[in-house]
Amino acid sequence: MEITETYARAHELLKKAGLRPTRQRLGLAHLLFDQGNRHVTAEALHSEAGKASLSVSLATVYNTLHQLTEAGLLNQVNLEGASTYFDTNLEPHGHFYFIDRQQLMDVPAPGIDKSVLPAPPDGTEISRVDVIVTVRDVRK
Amino acid sequence: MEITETYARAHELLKKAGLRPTRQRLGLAHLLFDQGNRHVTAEALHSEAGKASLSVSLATVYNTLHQLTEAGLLNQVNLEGASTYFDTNLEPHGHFYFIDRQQLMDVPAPGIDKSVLPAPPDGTEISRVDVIVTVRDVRK
DNA sequence: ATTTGTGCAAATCGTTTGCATCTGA
DNA sequence: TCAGATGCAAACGATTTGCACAAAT
Repeated sequence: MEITETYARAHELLKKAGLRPTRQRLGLAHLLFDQGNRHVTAEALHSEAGKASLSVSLATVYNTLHQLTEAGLLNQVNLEGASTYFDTNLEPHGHFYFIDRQQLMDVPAPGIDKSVLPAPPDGTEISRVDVIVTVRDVRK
Repeated sequence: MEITETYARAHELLKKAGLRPTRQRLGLAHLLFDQGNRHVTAEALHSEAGKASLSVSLATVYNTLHQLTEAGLLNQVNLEGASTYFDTNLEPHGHFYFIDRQQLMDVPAPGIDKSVLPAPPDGTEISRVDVIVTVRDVRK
């Protein structure tokens, strides 16, 4: 079959990451990268894969998400209580976290970057900066 | 017994929080608030309590930390991989997270407050802002 | 006396791992 | 061929919960 076209982008990204383009990884990369910026949990992606008739185990979803993260194709976002999200947006940015809906939204210009931050102690360097603005529904 | 003096501050804080000054809570509050700003995990506090001959179960440590957090006496800090930290510093501030040592350090004046941040969508309000600067040892 | 807190152990949840089996280059 | 990938189920670690007992008002 000519899945070639549909998965071209996914295939290329996997290649760039040095990961074998297996059926599972192609499918997952397609779900992740062929529909604009996304915030997904492993659970959510796994269930999406199921709906798309892609047979993958949850363990493999976790593996793949981590491999893509390590390859710099995803960002990991850690939240209180909720499970870990993976973000396809690679630009430096922050997040609104809607705690009532457990949903994430990018904050384009969080006004916080290395320039506002004190230098870290000698012998260390900044690895990443996470800005999470937790937001809740206004209670009347 | 005259634990009164030693625990005066802890007692007062618990009262303010509307929590019964039980032996466990007094002891934990004492450990938390009577030695300057601290960053502790539930595990760490539990083991500290043990060393201080305060008999408390881990479950009670968790309960107490959450109650104090709810009362606004502690801030919760969520980190990737590691367990949750509780911070006695109530001023708005960020954190350096030394990932190699799993240690936290306050980032004093990062110029981070609601004023730099975009307003959240209508019907929602900012509940908290977390700035975590992950720092790693420089590898040569 | 009543309410609230505590300890324990079992349960839960997200995530990881071990290992036998498959699959892509 | 055969290193690398996958699936399953069991293991995990942090946290929570249910419930009988104990302590504070």
